[in-house]
Amino acid sequence: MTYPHERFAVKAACDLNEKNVSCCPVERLLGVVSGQWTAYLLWVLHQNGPQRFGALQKLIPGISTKVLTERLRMLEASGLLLREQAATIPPQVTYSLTPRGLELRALMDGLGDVARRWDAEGWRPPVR
Amino acid sequence: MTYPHERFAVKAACDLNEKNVSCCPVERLLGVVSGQWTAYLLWVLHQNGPQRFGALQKLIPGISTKVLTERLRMLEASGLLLREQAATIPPQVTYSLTPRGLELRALMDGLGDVARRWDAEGWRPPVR
DNA sequence: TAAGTCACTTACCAAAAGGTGCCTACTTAC
DNA sequence: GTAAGTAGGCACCTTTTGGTAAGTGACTTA
Repeated sequence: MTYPHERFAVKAACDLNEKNVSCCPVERLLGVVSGQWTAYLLWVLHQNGPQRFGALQKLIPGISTKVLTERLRMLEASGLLLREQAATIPPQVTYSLTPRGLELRALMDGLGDVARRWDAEGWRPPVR
Repeated sequence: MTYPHERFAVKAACDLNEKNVSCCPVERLLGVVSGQWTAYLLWVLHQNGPQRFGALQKLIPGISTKVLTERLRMLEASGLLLREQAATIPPQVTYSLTPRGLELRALMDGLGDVARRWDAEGWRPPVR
C-alpha cells in the first residue's frame, strides 16, 4: 500500500542505501544509520521519546525540512521508525521507534557515554 | 541534564556555532565517525587489529585510495588512529587504533552484534 | 633496462547531497 | 477576512563528495 506522503523521498531513501544491497551485515547496518543526521536523529528519539515533526526540527538545530523528511522516510522504510498521523487539522504526525529501533538502545547509550566522556576531557574533532 | 535543547544558553550556543563546530557532544562525535566508510573502517580495525594501507583496501572492497586516505588522515587528526611509517623501500605504513580509538570497543562490538542479529533475521535496508 | 612495489598526491570531472523559497490543505483564533 | 499553525512537496541552484587516471620516489627484481 502506498501512502500519499511516500511519493517524495522514498526514492531518496533508497538512494541512500543503493550501495549496501549486497555487503557484510555491519556495512549494511551502517549504510542505514551512518548518513548525516541519521544517527543523531535516532539518538534524539532514544533520549526524548516519540516526537512530532516540528519538535524534531527544534531538537536538531540546523537540519532542513528536506533532509529531516528524507531521513524520517528512510528510517521508516528501514523498519526503525513508526509514523503515525492523526487526522486532525492541522495534522499531527508523530514519529516513534519501532521495537527494532529500540534494539539500538544499548548502542545509543554507549554513544552518549563516550561522547560525554570525551567532551569532558576536552576532545575536539579536527578543524577541516 | 539533557542535551542540547533544554537550556537557552545551550541552544544559543548551538545557533552561534559555525556549522563544522557542533556544540552537542554526541553530534560532535558523530560528525567524526558517521561519514561514509568511516565507522566501517574503525570496525575493521577493531576486528583485525593494526593494518597496512594495502590491507585496508582489501578489507574494505569498493573504497577508493582517495577516500581511504582522507578517512585515515581525518581519524588520525582526531586522535583515534596512529600512523606509523617504516623508512623502508617501498615504504610500509601501518595504521592502528590509539587508546582513544580503543575506547570505541564496546560500541563496535555492539554494532557487530546488532548487525549480525538483524542479518540473521533477514532484515534488509529499503531497496527501490 | 624495464618493470614492479607501496603509499600515496594531484587534477579533473560527474554525481549526489543539501539549502532555499514558494506552495498546499484546513481550521481556529484574532 | 486574514493570519497562524502543521507537515510537508517541489523546483531550482550551489556545494560537496567521490571516482578515475595519471604521476611520484627510490629501490629491488627479472
